[in-house]
Amino acid sequence: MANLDSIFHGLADPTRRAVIARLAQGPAPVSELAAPHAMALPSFLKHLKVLEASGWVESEKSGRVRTCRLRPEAAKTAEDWLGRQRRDWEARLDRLDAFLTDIEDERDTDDA
Amino acid sequence: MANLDSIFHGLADPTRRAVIARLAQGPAPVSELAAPHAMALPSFLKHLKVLEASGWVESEKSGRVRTCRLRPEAAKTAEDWLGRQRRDWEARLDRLDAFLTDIEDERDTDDA
DNA sequence: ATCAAGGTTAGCCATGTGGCTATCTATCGG
DNA sequence: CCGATAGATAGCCACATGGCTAACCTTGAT
Repeated sequence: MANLDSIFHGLADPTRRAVIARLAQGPAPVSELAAPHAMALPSFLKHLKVLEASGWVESEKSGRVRTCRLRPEAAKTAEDWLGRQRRDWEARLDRLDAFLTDIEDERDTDDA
Repeated sequence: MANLDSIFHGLADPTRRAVIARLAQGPAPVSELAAPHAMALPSFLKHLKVLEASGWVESEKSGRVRTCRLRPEAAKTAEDWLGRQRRDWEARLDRLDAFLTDIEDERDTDDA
């Protein structure tokens, strides 16, 4: 696994997001993952290493083929963090709303 | 707004995530945002610019104070992408499950 | 035993990132 | 008007990132 820094860093590149999207459909060998990307293999392998280091991907080699698969825990970690912020944000809007309603109520009370 | 690259890049740093978490509680001026972070103001301002460029934060200056607020659309964009991958992933597991069940059924049929 | 396929490693290069200091501008309070 | 406050700009530096080529190592097929 890894920390939020590397998990989000993993997502901050279109090549790496494409790999994740591909692996969400199921495991694949390195060469198949690399095929759609117009870059030399070593360059692509760096991206793959970033994804492994950040916990997005795990792989094992059998024979000369390395098969990669997605680790959804990474996605969960990312979604959890985002969800937490969203909850805070919405709670704040609720409080703001309650506050504004209170003001309104007080004005009504004054009026009465 | 901005693209996924910059949105996720914005999240790939603890200082910037802390700013986002703080702003989820409500708007704040630059100096208040900077206070918890042990770094010089110009360094902090760079992070803030990254967040503005990526669409996470918007700000306006009145007098000598710049007030920053969160733009939740950025969070939505990020969550949407992650959610899409998760849906694909789960759909794939469902298909896999159905496939395995089919195998099982065929074996049962053979047995009968 | 060889050759091709599938990665892997090493090393180079340009650019980006994240930190700093020093300096500057613009506002607010008195 | 003067000093203090809030932030902005410029420029420097070290290291990370993302690309490349060239050479290498295993494994599989013939």
